[in-house]
Amino acid sequence: MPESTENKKSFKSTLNLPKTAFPMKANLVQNEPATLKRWDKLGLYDKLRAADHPRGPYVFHDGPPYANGSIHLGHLLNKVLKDMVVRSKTLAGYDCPYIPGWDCHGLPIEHKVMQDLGDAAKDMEPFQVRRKCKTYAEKFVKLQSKQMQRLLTLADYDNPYLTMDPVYEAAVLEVFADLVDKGLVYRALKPVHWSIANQTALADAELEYYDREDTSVYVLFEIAEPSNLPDSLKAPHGEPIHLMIWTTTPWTLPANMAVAVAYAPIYGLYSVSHCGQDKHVLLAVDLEERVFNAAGVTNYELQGVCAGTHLQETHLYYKHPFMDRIAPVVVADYVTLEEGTGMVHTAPGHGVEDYQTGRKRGLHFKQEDDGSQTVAWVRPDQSEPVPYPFDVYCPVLPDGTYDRTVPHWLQGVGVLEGGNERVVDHLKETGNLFHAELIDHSYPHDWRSKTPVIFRATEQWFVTMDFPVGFSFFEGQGHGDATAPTLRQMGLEATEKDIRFFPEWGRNRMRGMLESRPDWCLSRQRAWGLPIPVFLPPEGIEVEPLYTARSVRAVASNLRKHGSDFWFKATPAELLEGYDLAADIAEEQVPQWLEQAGSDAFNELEKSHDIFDVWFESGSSWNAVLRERGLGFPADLYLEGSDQHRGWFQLSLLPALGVTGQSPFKNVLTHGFMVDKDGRKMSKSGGNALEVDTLLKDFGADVCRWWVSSLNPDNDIKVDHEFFRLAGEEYRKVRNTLRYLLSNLYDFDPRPADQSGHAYSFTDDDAASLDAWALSQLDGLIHTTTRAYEALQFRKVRDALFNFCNDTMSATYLAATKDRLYCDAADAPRRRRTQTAIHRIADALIRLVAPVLPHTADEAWLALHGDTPDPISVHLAAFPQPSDAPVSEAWPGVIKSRDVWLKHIEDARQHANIDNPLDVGLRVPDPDNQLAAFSADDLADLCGISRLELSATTDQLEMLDLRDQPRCERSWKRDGTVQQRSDASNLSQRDAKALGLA
RNA sequence: GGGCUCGUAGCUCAGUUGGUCAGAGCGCACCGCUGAUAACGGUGAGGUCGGAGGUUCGAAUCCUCCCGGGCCCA
Repeated sequence: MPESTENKKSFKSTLNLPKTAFPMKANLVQNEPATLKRWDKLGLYDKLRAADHPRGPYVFHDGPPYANGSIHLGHLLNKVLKDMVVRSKTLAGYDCPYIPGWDCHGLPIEHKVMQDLGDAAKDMEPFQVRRKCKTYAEKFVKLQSKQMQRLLTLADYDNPYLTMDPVYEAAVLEVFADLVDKGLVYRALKPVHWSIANQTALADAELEYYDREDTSVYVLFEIAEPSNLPDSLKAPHGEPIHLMIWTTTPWTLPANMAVAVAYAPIYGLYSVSHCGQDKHVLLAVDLEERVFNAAGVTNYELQGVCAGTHLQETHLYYKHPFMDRIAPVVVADYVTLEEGTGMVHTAPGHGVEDYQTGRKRGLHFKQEDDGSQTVAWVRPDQSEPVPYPFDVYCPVLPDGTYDRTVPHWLQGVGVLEGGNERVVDHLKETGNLFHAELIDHSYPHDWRSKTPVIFRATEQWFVTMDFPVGFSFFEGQGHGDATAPTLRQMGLEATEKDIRFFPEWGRNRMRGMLESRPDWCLSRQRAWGLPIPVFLPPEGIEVEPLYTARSVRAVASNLRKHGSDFWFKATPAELLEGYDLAADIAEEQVPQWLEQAGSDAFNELEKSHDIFDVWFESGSSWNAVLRERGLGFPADLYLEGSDQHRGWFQLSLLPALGVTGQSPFKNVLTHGFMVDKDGRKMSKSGGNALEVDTLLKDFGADVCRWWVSSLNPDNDIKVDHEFFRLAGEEYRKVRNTLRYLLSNLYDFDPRPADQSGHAYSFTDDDAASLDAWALSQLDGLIHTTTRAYEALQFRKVRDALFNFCNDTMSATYLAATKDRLYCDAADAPRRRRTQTAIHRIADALIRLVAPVLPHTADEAWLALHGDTPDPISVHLAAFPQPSDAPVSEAWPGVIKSRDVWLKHIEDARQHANIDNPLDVGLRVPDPDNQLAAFSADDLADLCGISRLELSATTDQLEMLDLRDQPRCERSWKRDGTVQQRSDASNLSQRDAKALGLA
């Protein structure tokens, strides 16, 4: 063995080489579950609640994910962001509870349960189906809870909120009661998909689309007052003029209330020869060829044209072909020229768009003196409010037959069983049928009976956007302040003034949605949900149902005790136990008939079969969780994906404003959606979805969390397995920096000297030391990160942490100080000073990184402070304070110069063919003695070279080739003090001293 | 089709009110160290700032249009 190698070995044992039990390899997949167990055993969440919180409460409110399926990447992002908020607020000194919640009711679960039950469901009572749904929801709450905990989120998983809990349900009903009290709830007809076979409303998820053959018809509606037609149409005087509409559902014609036209396109008046008669018909010019070709009309002539909007402006009315009614032509923005005639038959009782046109234009009946009807409407140039409630006409009964409001030849006919034919035949007889043909089209069918469904207007419950809050109509009488702001106005005002949005454009989005949203339909005709606590009058009494604030609160209080299944099992009298009917009568809140019948008539009431829209339940969580549990209201922060501007945010804002006048949140933070690495939407069917479980198994939670912290969550987030691998490498860099810090503290006692420890006291004399510089950098890091945490800018936190570990520590400070840590005598003041700084840095870094890497931080905390540190977990600690150790103002200049020096050394070494930087010295010009305060050894160490000389006489950087100078066998430096020592080895002065040889 | 929004080096992102703003980190290439070693250090290459017009003495930054994504509606 060569001599030099022997020497190496012998001196290696004399060095203070780093040592630590904190492993380089994280082994997160095994170790994170152990950390979870440790936290659990410690009762960490409860300890946090019991701890001191110098800055008081910070109210964060978790939005409830749907209790269905495994968590996906969106949950990972959302929950990790939330956890970083909660942990950083906690370390910043706030009391920040995290109550996780789940949305448990609703169609997806009911749908799945019904599918699993199959035909068995037909014989089951609603509460039996509900029991199955509950079991199903519980299963997924449990599963998701476990998965979310595995992400190292620290929340009150023992006491989550579930929207199906009786207490939660009662609190939702109390919100409803308050809205009733404010006059914001009304009942009206609205078209829904209706299954004739099962006589029930269907949700979109319960529809299946099949092709079906139907008769499509071109129908002529005669203009009532041709003189009102725009002159440009050049309508012949004294002759009947017809609008031509097209529909694939002739059975809906009795409910026709208007014809909708497009705004700008050109309509033409044609004279045609049809069935041996000359006629004048109006339709869109672009569609003339297609329409006349279909009808086999070859002989037609354009007489004049006008724009769609002119037809509305001239207040055109037409005669219904078989109902005793005239109805208007209106403009609607969804009318296209892709098919039909450009004139759209509008039956608000039978179509969603038709319904909206009806609402927007305020279509309603006016009974004329002669018994005929006029469909009146609110013209754009009129300021009349839309009638309330909106009057939808729907002549179709639940069993799919026409009622008695239609002509006798249609009464009792099933709309899909003869309805179409009778209508078509009648049109033909009266000459109003221009053309009929069979078409194949995709048509919705009931998923269970496989029969075609219809749109049918049914009674639904709404929250009004446009009535003054606190103003109500009851039995024709207005009560309260008619000048109070509406819910829409309150929402817009809160959006403008009371809420901060992160990112700021959330405000625009919320504003736009509030401006345009229709009234909120609260009711669903399903089983798995919270019943709408309304009682319908006994059959035959055509009057108001019973729903007052008092009656709703009485039901709420009873459901609070028994759960919402009670609604399905109990009698109305039992449900209304405790209801003060007399008080309501005194305030004239109760329908006349009930006032006369009294409480003895309760059991004649019929319980409503409707349940609440699940959004109403989750939208009441500010009451059911924050106020119910005394957590504080309003919340400081709601944090969800940007889809929730329309969802949870808006639908929490509205009820809270209605009930309390306040927004339920002061700040709203939204994040974007996951897309694949090409920016495309993630989908299971697209095969580009990543499983959370896979990521956890491959990388561990802390790596996933590091990835989250590296994102700009405002925008779409590209995801790829590869990105997590890169995050893993960055994680290792941070971990290794921590490890190296820890490993140089193995012989360091952080207590001060007077407690027999090694801590160094910094004074002004140390201002030019490397350690003072490092501590000043740490102060900067503390400032940057705590402010970024405060502003919820986790990406900024990550950047600062990573640069500090990578650049400030690893490449600069630790590279420069390793020589003294290894080679100085263990107790040398210079080494102890550096260890003091390193200890402070390690401690601070662990605290600062804890919200992002909770497991790794806690692991390092134990490694730094021993097995029983105080506090026992870093998560019970506080963010560090700046040390404000004295530091030379010249340091930034030195660090800048260092780059220049390094570059010079690199170039010169290449030129001189020198491999090892320790074979190099540097002469630095310092004409004004700017650098005199700095130790030349510190400066040399900063460059990783053996020696640095300051020269007042040169003006150029000069690399010194030291290869011919003796090399210290212990430190490998050629620092100019190396000589043969008493043991025959070549050592520098410092190393000789460390070994007691000088 | 409408509302909101995004498009800067291979990747993730910074770029305040238009004028050293063309940057950082990762990755990559090359080199060094071998006493942080499945670690560590140094140097370097890479972009006509989605495209086209326009405003301006001057635009990644303002306006218009177009292309391509995303969320929410229709």
